[in-house]
Amino acid sequence: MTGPELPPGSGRRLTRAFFARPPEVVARDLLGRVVVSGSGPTTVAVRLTEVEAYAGADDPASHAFRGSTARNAVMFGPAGHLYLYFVYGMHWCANVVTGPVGEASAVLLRGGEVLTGSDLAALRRPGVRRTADLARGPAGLATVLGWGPATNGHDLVTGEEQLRAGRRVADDALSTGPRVGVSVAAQVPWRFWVTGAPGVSAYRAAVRRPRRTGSSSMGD
DNA sequence: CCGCCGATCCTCT
DNA sequence: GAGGATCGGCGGG
Repeated sequence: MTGPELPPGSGRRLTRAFFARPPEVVARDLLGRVVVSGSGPTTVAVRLTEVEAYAGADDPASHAFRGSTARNAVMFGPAGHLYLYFVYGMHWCANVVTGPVGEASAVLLRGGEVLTGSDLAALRRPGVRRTADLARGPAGLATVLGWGPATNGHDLVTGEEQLRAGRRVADDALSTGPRVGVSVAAQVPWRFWVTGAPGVSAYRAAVRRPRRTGSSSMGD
């Protein structure tokens, strides 16, 4: 009768102060925490197992590196808000804004383990066979949660979408390494993941492949 | 398991 | 006009 509920032990909601710290500190501390979207029968809860930190103006790999634009405006606002961006013409990915207002640092939510609402999660991810893969990768995680353009700017501290305390991961249970898919500052080890956990994606270095030559002026 | 590759369109230069 | 904080299918070892 009742829909899915919050998993036992999901704990208190994380506070503004939690997010208002440096991105690499927040990132590491987010592992094992629980993202919740929806309510009642539409509840989906995911335990975070992979995240990535991005600094603001000092980080060439950050979307905020070249200053404020229409797309990244949320990054320059208060910590604890969601920054959703559209990439490769088809995927939405979710960040949590960190640090003080104006710094524009953030943490990309890269993967997790579905704790609640796996039926709905599977509906949102047709074609995914293994339950452990439902929230694997930043686009998959956002999709499972039902997040998209309408979610951009949402406040995790006061809104319906939430981040709950869950259980912090011990130092000896996590790994760190270079960030996935970035073509600059790739050596910065700001990717954090729970070693061997579901939802952790394989490392992929950024690759620039030659684009098909335009066929506009030549006969087809 | 691993690596290559296309899809697809928004964003900023 | 180029390139992107990706994904999943396919083919080879």
